[in-house]
Amino acid sequence: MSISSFIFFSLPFENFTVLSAFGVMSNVRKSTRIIMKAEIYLAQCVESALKQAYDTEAKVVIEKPRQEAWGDFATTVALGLAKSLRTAPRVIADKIVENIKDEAHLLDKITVDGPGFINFTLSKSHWQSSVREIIGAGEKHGNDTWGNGKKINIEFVSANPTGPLNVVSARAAATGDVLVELLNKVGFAAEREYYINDAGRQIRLLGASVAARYLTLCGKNTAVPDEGYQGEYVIGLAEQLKAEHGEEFVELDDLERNARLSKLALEKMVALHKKVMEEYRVNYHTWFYESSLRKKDVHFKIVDELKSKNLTYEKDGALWFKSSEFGDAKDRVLVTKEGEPTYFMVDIAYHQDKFERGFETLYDLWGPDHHGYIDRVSAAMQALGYAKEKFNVRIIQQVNMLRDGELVKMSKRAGNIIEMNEVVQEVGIDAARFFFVMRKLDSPLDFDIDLAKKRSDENPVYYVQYAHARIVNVIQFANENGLELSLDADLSLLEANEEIALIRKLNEFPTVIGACARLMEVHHLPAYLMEVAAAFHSFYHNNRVVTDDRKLSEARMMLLEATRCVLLNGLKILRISAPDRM
RNA sequence: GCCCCUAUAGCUCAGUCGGAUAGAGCAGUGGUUUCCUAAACCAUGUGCCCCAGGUUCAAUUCCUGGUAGGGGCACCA
Repeated sequence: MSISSFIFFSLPFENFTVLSAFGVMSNVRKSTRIIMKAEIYLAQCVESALKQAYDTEAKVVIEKPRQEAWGDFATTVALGLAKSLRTAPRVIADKIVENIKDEAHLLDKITVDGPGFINFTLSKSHWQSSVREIIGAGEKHGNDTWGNGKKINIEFVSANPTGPLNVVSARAAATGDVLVELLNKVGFAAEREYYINDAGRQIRLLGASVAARYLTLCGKNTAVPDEGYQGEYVIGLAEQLKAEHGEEFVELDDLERNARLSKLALEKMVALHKKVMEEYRVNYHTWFYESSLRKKDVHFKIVDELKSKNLTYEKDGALWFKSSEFGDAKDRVLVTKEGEPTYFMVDIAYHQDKFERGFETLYDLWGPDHHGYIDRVSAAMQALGYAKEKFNVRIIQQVNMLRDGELVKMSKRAGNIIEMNEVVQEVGIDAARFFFVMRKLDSPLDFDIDLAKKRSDENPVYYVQYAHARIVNVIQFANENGLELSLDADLSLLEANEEIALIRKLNEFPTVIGACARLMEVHHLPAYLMEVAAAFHSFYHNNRVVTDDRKLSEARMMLLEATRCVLLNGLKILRISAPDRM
C-alpha cells in the first residue's frame, strides 16, 4: 500500500459526525476543509515540474518507498522517461526536482537516490495536523467519490435451498458483504443480492426426498430416489413436517404429496438460510426468487429474443443457444428434449432482470466449481446487447477446514460436510468473518478452527480488537484523571518515532480502502488493521499517555482517538465488533 | 485431452501500474511489567521468489513452454 495523507485547502466541507465512545467530542467544531490525498498533490507537483523542465507529459505514479528511511513517498517517473528523453534518469530526476514548486509547503525534503528515484519526505507538522483531520472526518475518513453513484449489483452465496449452507458460503458471504461496504465507501451505489433457486428439477428432487422420509416416518417404508438428497437434514425436515402436519399427506397421490412437501420444505430451508445470513450480519438488499421469473414467463421472452436474433437452433429435440459465437467453448441447451427450461435459460433472464432494475455493472461471486459456467452467461449477456465488461464473475477459491492441524475431510455423499452455521457458532462471528476475508480471493483458504477459537496473541482478531479496547480504557483512565479530549491540543508535541510511525499508518487508510475497491479484493483491509494495531501497541508500550505533562497528555489522547477512529471504521466495514473492554 | 486457480522463509501468507537491500504473522531463541489492560512490547536467523526460455535499462511481478498441487469440463445446479 502506498501511504496516503492529506492536504487541506480552505474550501467548504459538509457537516460530519464525530465518533466517540464517550461523547466528549460533541463540542467539536465543524471542518471547513476538503481533504486531498498527498499522493495526488505530489503527482501534480511532479507533472507540472516535468512540463516545465522537458515540456513533456507523463502519468506520474506516487508510491511508498520500500525502505522508510528513503522518505514518505517516491516516484520512478525519471527512470521511465530515460529512453524517450535520451537522458540519464538521474539527470532527469535532478531537473524535475529543481522545478518542483511546493505551494502547499508540505515537503521537508526531496532527494534523488539510486538509479533515479525521487524521494519525498513530508514535514512533521503535516503529519501532526493530520491527526485532527482524521478525528474530524470521523466515519467519513477514507471515503471517496470516484464511484460516482454508479449502481453495482453484487450477487453472492445464492446457495441452493436444497440443503444447509456450507463453509464456502461463509467465505463468500463475508467477502461479498465487505466488498459492497468498500464500494459504497468510495462512492458507488452497490447492493447485496441473493438468488434463490426455488424452482426446477432440484426442488422437485428435494420434495421427493422429503416425501420418502416422511412416508417412512409414517410407517410406509419408502426409498429416497437415487438422485435425491440423502443427507440427515432431510430426515429432520420430514420430522418437522410430520410434527406440524401429522399424517395428512400420506393419502395424497405421489405428485400432489411431493409438490406439497416440496413447497413446505423449501420454505423451511429458505427461512434457515436467511436466518444464518442475518446472524452472520449480512443484510441483503434483495432476496430474489427464481420462481418470480418463472411465474411471469420472462425466460421464454428471452428465448424469443434470442430466436429473433437467429441465435438458437434445434438439435436432438432440444433447443440450443449459439453461445460459441460469443466466446463460449460450445453451444448450450436452453430447453431440454423433455421440454424443461434449463437452469441456464432462467439464469439468463435473471441476469437481464438485474440490468433492467437499473444496475450498470454486475458482479457474481462464485465458487471454483462454477468457473466453466462463466463463458456461457457472459455470452448470453453479450447476445442480449450488454457490453462484455458489464457482467463480471469473481471466483472465490475453496475453503479447507483444519482441526488439530489436520485437514477435515468433507464429502457431500458421505454427508459429513461442515455447515456454515456450525463453524460460525463454534469460533464466533467476529473471528469467522475476520478469517474468511484474510486471504486473496484467488487463493484457497486454510481455516484453522483451533486458531480462530484461541483467545491469545496468536489470533489476529483479538490482536486488533484488543488495540481498540486498550484505547477506550486509556481514554477512560485519562478522563478519570481530569483530562478531556480537546481538539485544541498542541499536536506538535507528537514527536516520538512511534508517534509519527502510527500517524503515518493511520493516513494509509484511504489508500487501502481505495485499493480494495479498485481491485475487488478484501484481504488488504484486515492486514492493514493488524498493522495499525501493531503500530499502536508499539507506541503504547513506549510512551505513557496520562502523564504530569498535561499538554503532552492531551496531544496523545488525540492520537489515541484518531487511532480508535481508524480501527472502528475498519472493523465496521468488516462488520466485526470493536469492544470497549476485553 | 481442454479450461480455471495456486507455487515466495520451518509453517500460514503479503508483495499495487515491472524499479532501490524481497516483507509480515506464527513457530524457535533471548529479554521486558513497582507504570494508563502482558490478549502487549523489544531483540534475533533463514530465501535457486517451482524450472527453462523471452521482452526490458530493470522481472518475484509481463509473455511462452514445462513441472507439481487443487478445482472444473451434463439436455445438474
